[in-house]
Amino acid sequence: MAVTIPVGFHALPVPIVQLSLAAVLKCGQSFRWSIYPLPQASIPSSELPTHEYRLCLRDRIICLRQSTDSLFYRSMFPDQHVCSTQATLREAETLSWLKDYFQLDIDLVKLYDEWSERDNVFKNLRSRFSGIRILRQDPWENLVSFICSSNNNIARITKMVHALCRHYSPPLLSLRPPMTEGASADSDPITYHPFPPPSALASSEVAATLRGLGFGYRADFIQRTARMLVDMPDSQPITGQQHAAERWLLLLRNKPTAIAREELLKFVGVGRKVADCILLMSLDKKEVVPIDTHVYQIAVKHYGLHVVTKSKTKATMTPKLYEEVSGKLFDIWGDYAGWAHSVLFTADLKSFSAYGLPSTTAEGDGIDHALSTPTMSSSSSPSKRKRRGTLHSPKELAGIVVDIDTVSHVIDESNDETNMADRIKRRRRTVTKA
DNA sequence: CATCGACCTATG
DNA sequence: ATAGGTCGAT
Repeated sequence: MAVTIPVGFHALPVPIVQLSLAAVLKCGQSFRWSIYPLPQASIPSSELPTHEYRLCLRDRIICLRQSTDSLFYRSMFPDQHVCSTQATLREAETLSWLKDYFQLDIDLVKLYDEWSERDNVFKNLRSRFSGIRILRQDPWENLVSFICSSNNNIARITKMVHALCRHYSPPLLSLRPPMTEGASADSDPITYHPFPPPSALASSEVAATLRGLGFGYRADFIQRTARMLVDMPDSQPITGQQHAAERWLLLLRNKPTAIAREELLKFVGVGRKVADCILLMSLDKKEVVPIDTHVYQIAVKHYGLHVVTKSKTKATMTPKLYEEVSGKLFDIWGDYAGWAHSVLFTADLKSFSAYGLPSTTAEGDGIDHALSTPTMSSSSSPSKRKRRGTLHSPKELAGIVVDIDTVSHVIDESNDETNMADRIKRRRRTVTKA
């Protein structure tokens, strides 16, 4: 059958199982994409895009649509009428940005296969939550966005980030939203702003302004972090480059995970969880599994992790507990554990059904609905991972109790140190043996 | 070191 | 009380 390309768009062959825009752009990785519903044909067809997604990226607006097997893209500029060679160059830039941002060289289906083999919990979810991958974001935007994320929800983080851009970076251009079916009066144009550079947020009065914009206590963190970055010796403005401070963050991509994390933790408002999000989402540390209350709940519910705490009410996320939960999930999922984590996290987002995704029926939360009876993985593939601990009886391990009758993923009790290098070595051994 | 209270604000 | 926590003081 004929493939229809929306007017003005280019087509890139990307199966929806490799990338689901509807899931990825709204699951709390980037908070800056705008989403517009498209008019639907009288005969509904799954082949036709249902939404358009837009992002203001420095000098241009990226517009995306998606069908089952194609990604459609176009870019809009303030000066739309330029010579054809210039236009061609711009399209090439946009295309290469897309490949980088969505990391299209990574075969997500292959990863889903590997995770399914390692983990039955994942296996039972994969069909409902396909196409969920980690974006390769800009580190500076990622840093600021996730400083906003503490004690916060996606809806409000999104509002805050948009307010930040509106207030601290000049408008690039205004566009009408995609044509709506009513064809009645066109909607008002929307003004798009790029993400502001560190220098725009570094002065001390910014904190008060951000508070006024509803940032709460995060306002000071953002301003002080921007200040720190601008003041770094290595990030003094270079001629012609206004945002040289951002380069410093980008350099962390070349450093080992532990070093990069150490650097990130120096910024105010950046604790372990936020640092790990940045490592995973913009610094290429694909193995990092950030642990928030949400992911922790998933680990407890579906991976049989129990914690013994003195306070009867709730387990506080101590550094030790964080390490163990994160490490355990890494052991389950392997080198791309951070990517796997995002699938589970997205699957469990309650707000998901509100975005019209074909995920769950009614408002059942994703994972619970898909997995009323958790089944553990290595029961089906015991050779993949070595069991530790005594069978047939619950065992207490450094504050964590794992019931071995129902759980196959056991925390290593051999030492207190659970660094990634050790885990990788250990995994190499077990893999080469098998 | 683990633990605790404070911190902004908007929802259930 | 909780939302994808972090900071500073015991």
